Amino acid sequence: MPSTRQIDVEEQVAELRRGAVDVLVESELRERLLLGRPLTVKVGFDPTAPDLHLGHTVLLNKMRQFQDFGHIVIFLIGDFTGMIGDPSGKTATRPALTREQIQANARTYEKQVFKVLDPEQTRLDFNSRWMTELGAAGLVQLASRHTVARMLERDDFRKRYQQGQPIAIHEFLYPLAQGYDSVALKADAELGGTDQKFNLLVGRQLQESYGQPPQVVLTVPLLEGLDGVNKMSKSLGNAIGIDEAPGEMFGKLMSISDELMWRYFELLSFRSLAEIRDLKSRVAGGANPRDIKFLLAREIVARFHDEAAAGQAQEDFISRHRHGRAPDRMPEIALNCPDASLGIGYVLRDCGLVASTSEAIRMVRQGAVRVDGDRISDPRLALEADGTPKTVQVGKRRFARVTLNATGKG
RNA sequence: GGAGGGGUACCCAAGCGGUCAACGGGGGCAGACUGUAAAUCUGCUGGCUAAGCCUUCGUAGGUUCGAAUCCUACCCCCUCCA
Repeated sequence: MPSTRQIDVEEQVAELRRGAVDVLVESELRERLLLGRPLTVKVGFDPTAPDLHLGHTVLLNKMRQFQDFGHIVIFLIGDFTGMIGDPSGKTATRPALTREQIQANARTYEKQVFKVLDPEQTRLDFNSRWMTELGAAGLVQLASRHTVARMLERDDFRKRYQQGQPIAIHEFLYPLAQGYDSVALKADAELGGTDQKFNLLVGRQLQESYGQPPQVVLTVPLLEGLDGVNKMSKSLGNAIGIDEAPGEMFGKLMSISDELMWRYFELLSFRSLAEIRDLKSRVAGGANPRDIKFLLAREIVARFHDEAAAGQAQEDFISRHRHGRAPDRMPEIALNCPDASLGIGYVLRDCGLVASTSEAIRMVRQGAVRVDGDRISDPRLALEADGTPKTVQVGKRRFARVTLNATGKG
């Protein structure tokens, strides 16, 4: 008869496997779980970019899952490895951040990350703690435990080597240092994106070399951005930041394609796979995909804000789009103008709806500008400074409520 | 140490004395269409109280009536040989 603990373990394995790309090695994961103690789960983060978006939360969700099963997650800030920069072929060593900068970034992480993680079961750590102690001699020691041939197994190293592209020596230190982190922490498992697979495996190898049982490696997929093609990334402009306003977040989620919606359900939603299957069959049966997308957007916004904000965001969205109306809440702006009226170009620019008067004029010419719901076509139009609020709109999304006050000339 | 290639707008990439605010592509924005989308088609994509003017082609000078295009110096990136 299986003990209750064994049943427990099977459940855990099934849940932890969900959404993962690789679990190396699953049988080892099972064995560790059978030990019945909380596992030490290590996840590394870059010290320079504490600006998280939904793509990062795929990993955070997985971390949270471990926590829900009672395991300890080490949120490791790679302040030492950050100096190297994960090799991409174009990296040079990066200047070390100051202690203050690192602390500030760590605080930003904490603020964002605990929307998903359980602070009680999260340990924040920095790998400079042991890496600086290692010293030059220790580094040589460390480097002696790995071979060039194995380094060249890494995809980008191999390609660059074959193509005669330069590979700087220090780039080899990144996987080594990251792997040594696992040794220092005696990690039971390390999680990361699929792009981290090689580095995570180096950790296994190094741990064995240092006489430790090798960590279980679990990788999660990289989330596609709003374009559905590239990975989500702030610099590509296809990301949803986790501290974005509810309305922004909701709107962006609603703008993804129907196909991408299912990917987001899979990786971001906490709904069960069975529920998601059911939603799919409803769409196949003729349900409006938009309504299903509402469920997704609502769940995500509620996670990073709250249920009320999510509901409000949805209502705003519906009233704005379905009824073609302006949202209930929009920026209220008062402008002072010396004359009795102000040209539309200046109004748009001063409201921040466009970046320049030139752009404002372009927008008007393209028929993108409405004042109190009426489309205007003359870039020379001036609005009366009559002290009454007017709703100004550029395109479908940019709104402002503007009041023009004539200040006179004294 | 030697040889060569290159730095152009958000990105890639043409241009190589005027017709260049700078071809083309990507991205972005807008319009049409829609389900809010996606796909598609079309347009826009330096700034300016604008039929004109002002700043942009690594940086600083120079030649010229006129330069992104020619010259000089400097900075930076890349490749090959050693």
